Amino acid sequence: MRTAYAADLATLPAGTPVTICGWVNRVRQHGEHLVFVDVRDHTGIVQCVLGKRDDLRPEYVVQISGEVFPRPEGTENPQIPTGSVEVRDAAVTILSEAEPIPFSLDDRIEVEEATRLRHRYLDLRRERMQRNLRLRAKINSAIRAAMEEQGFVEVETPLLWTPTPEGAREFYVPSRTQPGSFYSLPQSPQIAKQLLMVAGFDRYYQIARCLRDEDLRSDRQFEFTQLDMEASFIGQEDVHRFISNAMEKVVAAVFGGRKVEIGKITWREAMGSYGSDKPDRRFGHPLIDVTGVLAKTAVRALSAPHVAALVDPDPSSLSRARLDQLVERARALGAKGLLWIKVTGEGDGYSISSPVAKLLEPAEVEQLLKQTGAGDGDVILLVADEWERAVTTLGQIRLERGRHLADREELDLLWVVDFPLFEGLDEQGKPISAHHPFTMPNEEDLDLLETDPLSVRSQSYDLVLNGWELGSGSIRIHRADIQRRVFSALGIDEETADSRFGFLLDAFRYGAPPHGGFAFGIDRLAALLAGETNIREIIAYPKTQSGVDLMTRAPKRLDAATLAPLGITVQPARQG
RNA sequence: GGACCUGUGGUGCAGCUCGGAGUGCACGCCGGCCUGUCAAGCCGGAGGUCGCGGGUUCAAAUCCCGUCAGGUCCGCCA
Repeated sequence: MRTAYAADLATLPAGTPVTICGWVNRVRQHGEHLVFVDVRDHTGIVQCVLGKRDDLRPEYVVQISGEVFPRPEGTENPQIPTGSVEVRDAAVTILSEAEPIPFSLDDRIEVEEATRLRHRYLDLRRERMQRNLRLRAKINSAIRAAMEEQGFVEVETPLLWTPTPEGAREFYVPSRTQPGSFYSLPQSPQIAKQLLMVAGFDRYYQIARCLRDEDLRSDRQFEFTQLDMEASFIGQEDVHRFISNAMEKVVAAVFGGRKVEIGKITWREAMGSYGSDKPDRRFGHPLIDVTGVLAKTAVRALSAPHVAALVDPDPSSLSRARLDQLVERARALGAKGLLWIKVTGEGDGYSISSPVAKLLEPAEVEQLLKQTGAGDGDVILLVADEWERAVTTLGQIRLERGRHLADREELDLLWVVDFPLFEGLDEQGKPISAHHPFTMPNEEDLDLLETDPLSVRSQSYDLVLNGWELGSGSIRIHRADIQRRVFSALGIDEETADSRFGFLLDAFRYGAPPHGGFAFGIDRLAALLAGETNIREIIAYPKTQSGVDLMTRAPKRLDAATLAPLGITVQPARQG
């Protein structure tokens, strides 16, 4: 049926007979005797020349037979890879006709996303989507190769799993054989993979679908895909090595030999320098701790436990009105406010303007300039508050002020390590797990579990790429006594722990190896490597922000007769 | 649960501030012309519930209220 793909034709000798199959991309009709038909397959577009023919329309599926020849001198098209050749004396067989399509498939024409999603099968014909999904397939393949090479074995785990009430909201699936009972779809294969370690698989991986019933965002869908891995008898460094190797293979597959280096900073450094646990370092301008400089300041707004400073990344855009907006923005982000200091001139000749200029001692200003390195034309932004609030507020402002300056080609990969084990307290005053309750505390901090839980560091780590959290992992608790102490710190009593995770705790009684692992989001990775800012662009059939599939119109109502065997009745109010 | 942006022939947009006949542009579609084009060109034509509902007004795409849909973000995402 087919002897070549469009992209192959440029390399064939003149006169080679070929048969290609694909879609009519465009028809250029020059009267009775000359018609150009551009035929598209997934490899590209090739021009076919034929005589009288007026029944070909865009998106018809055709089979074309003819001979490949270089184009006549002066008619080459340097804009397409096959622009030096054409198929002559082409005989066309229409395999399938097509109605006019609802939107242009030309990548240069922006089409509203809802329209694209309604006819996703057409949208996926576009070169951009073909490129993106094929890139994603390459990433999957590189990941598999890297994991296999490192001795990992792929094991599938259930989609119909058991509810685990900790963590993200879950999807539930009604059971027909046990009416009134429900499975849950896994937020991640976390517990299943830990059990594989107990089972002695030593090194497990899976490209796993995970499901979380949380609100959707540009970087979040209900269902997403992770490289999920776990290994026994290893430490944090080993996990980092496994993942670095995989990442190197991925980047090599996508960009050729490009070098991958993954930096490493502690959570505390990330928060202190970037006000975020997923810093985007590409445009510099870290936050600077100037608490010491202002310890005795007369400026009351600056007397706080912590003062964070930022030299604005783009000061020429800071009009007076814009500065006022920044103050408002800081308040909206939860800080009490923001102070700015504008610097003019260098050396001894500098002067400053600021709402608090008169209250600042010259020595304080000098120290501020010295520590921040600010000079002529710079604007220093200051947020004073509790440490975490000060740095996260200014960190968010840093992003908003500087993100547009980041190099889009750069890949800034970063391990963030030494996360706290708990992140704050819930309404009952109990600590909340920062990662999940099976995360191993830092050995040095074990004794703080009972006395000062919030300062316990954990053996967990995130991988960050250009300010996006790609994934996270940890060394797990494999000892029952430590697990009991962590549950106790979390306020989970033995009975509750048993009813929720009994099967895991049981398993750990029969010889659990030390183990740990990692999982990273392939959707986000693929989007970043494809240069997309939205993961829907690398997913074949994504859902809208309200969780609807515009093509199938799912989710749909089911009638009472369908639901009855499941033991489910739907409230009438919810049916309207 | 909340904030903001968007909704106008099949597609993309302008028109909306400051109300006056569905007005305009580009693409696509249909017909005609055209022997080297390539986002072909030229001529002609068809195609509209201005998201939906209500209000104000002599008069609403335009102003007001509500609502629906799509997006971005906050909350949420162990």
